[in-house]
Amino acid sequence: MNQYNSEEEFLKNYDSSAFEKLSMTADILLVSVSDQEQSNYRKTNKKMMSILLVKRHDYPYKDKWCLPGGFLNASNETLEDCAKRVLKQETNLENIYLEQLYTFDDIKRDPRMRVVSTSYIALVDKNKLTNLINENASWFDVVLYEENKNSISITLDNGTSSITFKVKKILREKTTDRYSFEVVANADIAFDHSIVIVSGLERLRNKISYTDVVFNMMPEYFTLGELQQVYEIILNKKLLDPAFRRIIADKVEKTNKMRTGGGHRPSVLFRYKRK
Amino acid sequence: MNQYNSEEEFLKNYDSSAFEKLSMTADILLVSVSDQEQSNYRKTNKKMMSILLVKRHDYPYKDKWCLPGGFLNASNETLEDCAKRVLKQETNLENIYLEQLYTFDDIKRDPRMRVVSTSYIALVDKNKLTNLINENASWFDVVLYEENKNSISITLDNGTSSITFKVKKILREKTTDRYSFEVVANADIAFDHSIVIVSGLERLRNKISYTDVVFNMMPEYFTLGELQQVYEIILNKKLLDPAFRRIIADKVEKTNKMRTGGGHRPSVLFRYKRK
DNA sequence: TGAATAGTGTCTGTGAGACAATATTAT
DNA sequence: ATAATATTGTCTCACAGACACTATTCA
Repeated sequence: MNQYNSEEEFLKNYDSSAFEKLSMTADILLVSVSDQEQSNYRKTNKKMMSILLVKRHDYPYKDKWCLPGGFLNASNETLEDCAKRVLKQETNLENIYLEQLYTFDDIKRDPRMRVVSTSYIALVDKNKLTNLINENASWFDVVLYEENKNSISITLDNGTSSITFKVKKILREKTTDRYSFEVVANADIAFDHSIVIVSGLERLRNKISYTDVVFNMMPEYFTLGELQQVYEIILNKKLLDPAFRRIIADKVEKTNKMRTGGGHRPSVLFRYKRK
Repeated sequence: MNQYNSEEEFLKNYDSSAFEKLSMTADILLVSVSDQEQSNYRKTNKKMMSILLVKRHDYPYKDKWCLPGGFLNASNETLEDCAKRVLKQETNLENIYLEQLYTFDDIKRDPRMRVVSTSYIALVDKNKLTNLINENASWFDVVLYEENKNSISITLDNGTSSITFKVKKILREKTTDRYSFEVVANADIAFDHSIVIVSGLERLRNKISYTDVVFNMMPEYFTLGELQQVYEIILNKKLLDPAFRRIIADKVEKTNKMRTGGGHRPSVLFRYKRK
């Protein structure tokens, strides 16, 4: 058993070097929704989902794109602290929505050494962004295409370069619908970050229906049309106006502000209503 | 930038000691459903949810109960491998349902040193259990009581001792319904494992409605009454028979076997049907 | 005026909740 | 016969899907 008589005594004599240690990182999938200007003055701006990627300038994966992330400062930082620090550093953003996604730990996911990565998803209203971003970082518009129920192809575009990768859903259990992703084609994303991106977007798509996370990507005042567009982009499908309005009716409150100037009927500005 | 000309060259010269390292563990919430014998021969056995706990015989948290878990072998093991190894070691079980739950990483969660723990939930049909279990391990029946929407009290009983602890849901964001748990009262559970238990049971309760995970806790043949009981225990509420049967109708298939001998109408044995 | 979006009314079908009724056994 | 559970029928109500209709603006 144990030769010590109290926890204190035990701790004083504890030798932590007995266990093999490893490094951890926090990686962040920062998601936002951006406007695409329209030529026709009457048309509303199309919205696109976009994520932040950083170009690597060092080995490993030199010149590939990866999610913003950084090593955990093990002595005085939680993984969430670490994610916040990285986010602040790359985007100058603070106080944004951050949620733990999944811990990725393939033994060879980092060729340097064993690194376990806990990924976070962060949501932000793009209007809150200043220009103060790491020069190696860049927003990529996301186009998600489901070839079939199990095969997803994602194209990322930052205006300069376009990246496409493809993953497959793999059933992992006989007895249930638990699955994981497998990369089928990927030339430009570093590490296992293509999987992180797909998992994160899928998680977001699920959560949007039973939580209020969307409002983290909205400005304070928005029209129901804008809100609906954000839902449509994340769910990757059209919604019917009346049905949508019924569903979100008790999550928003009408204000006396209006959005005018669109060459068509003005729309009422709403605001998120907590329950 | 970088003085190397290829990834290979870089890796050969890489010094991994530049980063602070830490230890990781995998902890497992093993959940099952057990029968409680009834005195009246006509009555069906009541079912209870139960989880496996291990009594600690060393510091820290000497004599407290904790989830089965173990340190990650960083050089050649994934966290899931580690969870499987621990499970095999404690229960002699293999090939059971295992799913990553959450990564807990409070800086002081382990008083010895910084230890980040990734928790897994495992589901098993209790009939598959042999007696080959670590002598310090014990099954505890779970009684979950929701005082109100944000306050949950859990009582665990293994026939010999009874443990109760209480946690509160804490809203973490203004803008959304993201929350975490905070321990209000706990005298007998080691580490942050009380939080792991609550999170795990909550996750199970959510997943049971939109996945087929239940069938991992069922034997091959079961009656719809038994299946319904398992749902009721996990959801912690009564369900209406006809509604339940409608919902699971396309997940199960009738067999020509019957369960008889209960002093009442026999019931048809069903089997899980994959789609 | 007409192109474009904003916003509402309403019909229909599906499916959950509720309760009642019938079926079948071991003692 | 009776207690107990198994199984099915059916009514109602809420709500999502679908489509049509009205409202309002600005070049």
